[in-house]
Amino acid sequence: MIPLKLASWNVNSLRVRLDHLFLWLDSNRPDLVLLQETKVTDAAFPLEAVTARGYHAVFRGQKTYNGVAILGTAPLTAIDLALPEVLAREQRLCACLSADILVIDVYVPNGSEVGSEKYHYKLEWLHAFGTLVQSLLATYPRIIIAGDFNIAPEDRDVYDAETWHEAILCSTPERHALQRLFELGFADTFRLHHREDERFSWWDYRAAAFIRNRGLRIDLILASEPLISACRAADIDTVPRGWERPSDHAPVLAEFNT
DNA sequence: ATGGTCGTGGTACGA
Repeated sequence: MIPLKLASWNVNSLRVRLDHLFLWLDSNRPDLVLLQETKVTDAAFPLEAVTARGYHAVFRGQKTYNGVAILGTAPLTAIDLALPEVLAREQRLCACLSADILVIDVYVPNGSEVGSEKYHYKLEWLHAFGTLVQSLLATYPRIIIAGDFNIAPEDRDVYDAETWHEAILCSTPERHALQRLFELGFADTFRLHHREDERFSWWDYRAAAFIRNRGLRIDLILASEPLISACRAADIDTVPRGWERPSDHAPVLAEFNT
C-alpha cells in the first residue's frame, strides 16, 4: 500500500507565484502537485528552480494564457494524450503515470458569460474531454483528474446561489458536463470527506471577496471508481490565498492509499 | 482598462 498525496493549484502565473509555490511545497510536501494557468512557454519554464527544490516536472505551456504542469517528488512518466483539435488548441491538459494511476491535470475554459462564444467553446471542450476520459478508462481504470474545472458542482459550492443562479461556472449545461464524469464513476474527493457548505477554492480579486469568503469551489480532484475507497482525506488549504500578492485560487488536496 | 483586481505585454483582454 503506497500513500499518494496529490495537490492541485491554479497559480495564476507560475513565475509570479514561484516563491508561494515553494513555500507551500516545503510545508505540505505533496508527492504530486498539478498546476494550472502557468502562463509560461516551455522554453521559459523555471525547470532549474523546480529541480533544485527536489521536484521532477512535466509541463505544457504557451505565452500569456493557460499552461499546465505536474511536479512530482519521483521521476514522472509523461503520457502524451491523443487530443482532438478542440482540446489541442490551447495548453489545458497534461498527464503522467504514477504507478498504475493515470493522473490528468486539467484547466477547463472559463466560459466568460453564459451564451457567449467562449461559453459554447467551453461546452464543446467539456464534451470532447468527457469522450476522451471515457476512452481512457478502457486502458486506465485508475484515473485521477484534478485541476481548475471552472464549474461549481452544486449550489452549496457557491457563496450566494441566488446571485449565481444559471450564471457562468454554475449553469445547468456546465454542471451536466461535470455530471457525465460522475456517471463514468468518478467521485469528487472533497465531498467524500466534507458535507459542509461555504468551503471554496477561488475568490475574485475584487471587492475583498476572500476576506468576506465570497467564493466558489471550482478546483476539484476527481477519482475514478476503483480509487474511491482508496481516498482517505481531502481538503482545501485557504492559507496561501491570504498571503501577499496571492493567486486567486487556493490549493486543494487529496490523499490516497494506492 | 465600461466598478472593484490581477497577469500579461506593451495592447486591451482574459479571468
